[in-house]
Amino acid sequence: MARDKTIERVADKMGEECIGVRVRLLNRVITSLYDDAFRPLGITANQISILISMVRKGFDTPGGIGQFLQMEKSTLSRNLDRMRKSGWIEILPGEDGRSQRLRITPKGNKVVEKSLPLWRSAQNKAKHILGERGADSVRGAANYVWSK
Amino acid sequence: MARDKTIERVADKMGEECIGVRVRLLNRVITSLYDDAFRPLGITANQISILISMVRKGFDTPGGIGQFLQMEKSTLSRNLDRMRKSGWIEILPGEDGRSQRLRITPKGNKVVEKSLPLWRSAQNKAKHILGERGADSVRGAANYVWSK
DNA sequence: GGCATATAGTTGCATATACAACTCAAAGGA
DNA sequence: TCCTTTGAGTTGTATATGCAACTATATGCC
Repeated sequence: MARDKTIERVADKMGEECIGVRVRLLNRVITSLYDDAFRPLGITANQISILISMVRKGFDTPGGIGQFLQMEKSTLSRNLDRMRKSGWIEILPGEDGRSQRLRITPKGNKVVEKSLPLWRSAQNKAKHILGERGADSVRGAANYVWSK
Repeated sequence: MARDKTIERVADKMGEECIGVRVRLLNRVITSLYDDAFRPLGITANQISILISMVRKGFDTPGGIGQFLQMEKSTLSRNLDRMRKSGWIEILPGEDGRSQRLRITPKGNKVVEKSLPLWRSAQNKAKHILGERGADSVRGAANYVWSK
């Protein structure tokens, strides 16, 4: 009887198929493109995403943003706090004593506007790395999540 | 003349197309499935990925793993250190005075073997969330990166 | 040999992420 | 009214991530 190769079989199975390792790989590779692009503005890709979702979807509470971006409330809480410190947003008292109302500042507006050409550059690099098909695939998968 | 709507146009453009925000969304949603699944074993999805790549690809240096997983050397350095502290791997002196040689411990072997059924469960959930097409898309995009 | 450069990994710092446990406020029920 | 539950956000702790600057070793050139 040959020696135990359980570990190799397990590793092959998981290595060949695992979706998780692949989304993390894509996250590292792709996010760094956008972070690099936005660095001259002193803002991160993630923070731009939050501003964009506020403008585009009209979210003015952490709850709305968190649900849309599927971001855990404590994660978002700290992200928003950093954005407030950077001056992109204001955090005001909300309708009741628990909630908050978020508002983009003029400075936040300006950084979004300035980000567009940098975004285009990163977006083109992302398409180049993924191929048009790969890029469509990622959009398709994400839109599938959002459609639920 | 209507008021300035530059910000809305920018937000629409980026919000509708941006690949970066979508890979981060997928990363949050999908990675949490695997982390949840592996939690009873006291190991993270990321750490399992590193063990798997060591077994499957035969990597025994940080450099090899980092190149394959496209992980920055300092990120990997700390990940490996946590894995060493958890007892999954040993970090031994390498061929020359700079490099290291990594070795999976028996405990590391065991955790990989035990992870398979938990992985299957998470993998099924991921397929369910993404749909078969979305799952194939993610694999396709990642494999495209690896093929370069 | 000696100096410049390249390679491998570490450390300081900062952002991003999430679970668990917490505070505080609102809502609902008996 | 009081008490429990729910809702919104914060805080403690830990992992994951990467840039910049660093140490230490190896290599190449002269």
